[in-house]
Amino acid sequence: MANQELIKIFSEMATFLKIKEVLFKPQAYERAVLGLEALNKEIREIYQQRGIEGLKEIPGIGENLANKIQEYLKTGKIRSYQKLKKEVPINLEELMAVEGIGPKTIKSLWSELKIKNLRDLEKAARAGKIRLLPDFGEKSEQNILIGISFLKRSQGRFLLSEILPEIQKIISILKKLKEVEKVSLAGSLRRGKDTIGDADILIVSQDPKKVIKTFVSLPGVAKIWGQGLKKVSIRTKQGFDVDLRIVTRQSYGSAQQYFTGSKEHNIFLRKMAIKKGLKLNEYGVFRDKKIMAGKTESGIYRAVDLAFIEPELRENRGEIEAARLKKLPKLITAKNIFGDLHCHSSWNGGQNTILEMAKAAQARGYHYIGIADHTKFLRIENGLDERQLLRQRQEINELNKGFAKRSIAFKILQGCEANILKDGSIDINDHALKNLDFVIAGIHSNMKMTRSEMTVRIIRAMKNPNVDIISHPTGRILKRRDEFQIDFEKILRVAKETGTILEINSSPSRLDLKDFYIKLTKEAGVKMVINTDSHAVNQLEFMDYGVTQARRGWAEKEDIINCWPLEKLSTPFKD
DNA sequence: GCCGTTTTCGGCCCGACTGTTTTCAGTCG
Repeated sequence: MANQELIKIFSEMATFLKIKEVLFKPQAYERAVLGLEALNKEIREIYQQRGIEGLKEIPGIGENLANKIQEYLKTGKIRSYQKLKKEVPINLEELMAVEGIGPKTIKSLWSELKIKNLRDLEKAARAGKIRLLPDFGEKSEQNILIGISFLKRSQGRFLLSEILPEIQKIISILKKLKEVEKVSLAGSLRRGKDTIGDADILIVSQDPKKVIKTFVSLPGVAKIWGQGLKKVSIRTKQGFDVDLRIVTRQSYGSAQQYFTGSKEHNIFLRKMAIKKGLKLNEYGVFRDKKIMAGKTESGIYRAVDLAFIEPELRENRGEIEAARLKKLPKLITAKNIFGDLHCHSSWNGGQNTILEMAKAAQARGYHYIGIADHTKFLRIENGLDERQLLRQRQEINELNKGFAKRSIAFKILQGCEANILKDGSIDINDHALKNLDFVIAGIHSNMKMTRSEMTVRIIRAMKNPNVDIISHPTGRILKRRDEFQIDFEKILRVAKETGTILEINSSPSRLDLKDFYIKLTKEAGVKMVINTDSHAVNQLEFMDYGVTQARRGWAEKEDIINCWPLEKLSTPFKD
């Protein structure tokens, strides 16, 4: 998608310009990136319909950048970007990914030690060369090594959100071929994992040659790893691999089951089959040589006396036992969601007004939206103070009156995303918090604390009678930052006591709580809420990622408060 | 390079934290 590619190019150009110490232009490129991220349309479409003028209406895009976008759409390249890359031959993507490293650090590492990529960086750090540079010391060298080790752990993995939309596009093209009878996702993508190694697609077709030919000649294909009649592997221009497998109609179900995994789930399942005198493989369930099942996935599970297990549960975390006992959860679905309780507006960091956000929520069929803007500690996001919250209340009251007048069954709730300060106190006074419909509190500073300090800090926040929800409770950023150390069991005990709700943040790079913690939370009887943390109307779509994560954590609609109707919603809120 | 109820030229989100230093630069949100 051109949007994503342009976002990447402009962000890199911003960094290149910072390295070159160009003033102000970097910020302009960064603002353009914000504008592109908030776009809910294909930029190619905007350009085709309205040309340069259409591009210039995007916030942050003026004459110059509009021309660059045009150049990219026409030629696939931007000359000034190529020129920057030539002048500064550094792998920015790799180096910027290391936490704590920014443009200035990259510049001095490059000029002093000729460091161009992650490998050079690691070598220099291990050799103790970095600590000798001016403005560096042992600690910064150590932090670089820690950052690299984190990156290595997430190496080669992509966010679900980076891959899923691209694969859905491929699938919709394949589906249109008359030679294609059936298409399915498989692998970790189908299980909805937060990060994905490579994508798997299954196809039933009587004419594989034609299907394969179409697949390998898609415009997004960068490289073909291998190509047979049953399997093709390619790498996309975005850098991830896709395996396409062609299977027969008779073994479609067993292939789906086999290739969806997880490996651990399948091993357990095969052992079960053996105990029943059956053999399970990618072609079907067999008793001796007789095929017992294979066409459908549910048939496979039935053949081994199990209820159908949803792909998101197949991680060998007790789902097979639950299926045997008919005690599988009735997983939440996107349709169960009635509203989104963590949305930002143009009152602070958001791109859209409260009304625009509310209308977008209505378009999704929601009954309510919670505006939860940042509060004053976060100056960068224009965090609101007590007085501004009051003024915002007035605006929300007016908007709600407007809906009531026009008999629109929809309500805007006023919340805030307050900050849990270092000592666990909240950056807004209790009186102002009381005036809100609900209060989210989250950690946005001092993330490097010991496990016990951090636990105490969050517990103190939960004990504040005005705090209803803890946002992104573990602070992880996928592929960038580990979760902070907390005693999660202890936090669950206090959450249960205080009736505090834990957030499942749907932002694709957070997905925090993660699946494992969601399951623990459910088992502890603590309620959750699935929020998008949207900073623009198009981000309301992130809800699907949060729901998938919740499903992976065995959540049912009773566990998630924004599956509840508005009338019931005030009950979980403390004041 | 963008943008305008402070401006078509002259401004450009800012405070906390970290690690290096003895007063500050770089990074992060």
